[in-house]
Amino acid sequence: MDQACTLIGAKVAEWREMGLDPARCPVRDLLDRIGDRWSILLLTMLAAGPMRFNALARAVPDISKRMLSQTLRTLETDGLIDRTVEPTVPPRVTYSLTPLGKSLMPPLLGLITWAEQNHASVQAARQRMAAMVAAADAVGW
Amino acid sequence: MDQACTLIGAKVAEWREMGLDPARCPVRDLLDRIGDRWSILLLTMLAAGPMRFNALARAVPDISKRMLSQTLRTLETDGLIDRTVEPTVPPRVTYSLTPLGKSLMPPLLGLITWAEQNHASVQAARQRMAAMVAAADAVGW
DNA sequence: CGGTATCCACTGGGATACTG
DNA sequence: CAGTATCCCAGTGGATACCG
Repeated sequence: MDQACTLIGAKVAEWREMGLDPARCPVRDLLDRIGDRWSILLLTMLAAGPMRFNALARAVPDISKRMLSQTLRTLETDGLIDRTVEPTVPPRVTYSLTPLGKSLMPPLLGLITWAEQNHASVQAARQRMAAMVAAADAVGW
Repeated sequence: MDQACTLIGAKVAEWREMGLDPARCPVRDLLDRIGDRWSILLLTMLAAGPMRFNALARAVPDISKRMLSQTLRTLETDGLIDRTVEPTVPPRVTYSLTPLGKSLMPPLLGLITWAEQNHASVQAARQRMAAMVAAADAVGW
């Protein structure tokens, strides 16, 4: 954990020494692509295997068709998923992870695991804060 | 890699079996908090050690004071960073990772490493796509 | 089934100016 | 130094309707 901090610190220092344009930082690039509300979620849904359009829509009930379609297209142009059309009637379109997409799964699993394990801690922190603010308000601050 | 896919698939299946409200999925919760443009970036800046307000502002030249202040406050209420004020004149405010914040660094390091290693692949995929679209346009599609 | 098209509301976030 | 306050705009994304 402390080691990870040191390593990240080293990377940051390295970027700065290289005079790296902030806009071209790999981390920011990644975030711009998959840091939205749906990308990571759809990628995790596809981890277990290929899925069709409406299956994805059912798996993520609160995504609109519009965003589903749009997000899938972005993931496709980024080379993270494949889109396969079987020209039957009605059409059958299947989405699946590319090797590049699959290579993202191990780091993603780390993040998911952290999220599960620390969900409670974060919520506790928020409630402590909310309580403090409420107390401050009550005293007339 | 395939193992990570299987594990993620299992987690997803588990969530669905538990009838988990999508809005309370830990992954979505995490993304809602640190999936914005600045949070992860600021956390990585703090990985190497505590930093003061204006030091952070210089380290991330294209963040406005408004967003810097706002993002730091959110990270604080989520229990990921600490804010320490020394009541001198002028004031000296230092931000640092909490233990919870530090615990996020290992999974984050995994993601950063992936981003660095696969930056080129993603850009190549995008350009292939752009080329295809251009070719299709040229033919009058 | 697998999408587009259109419209619209909300909000993330920049610019600027001010404060203790 | 370390912020807050105010204003404002562009883009994200939801709702709805339609299409091949």
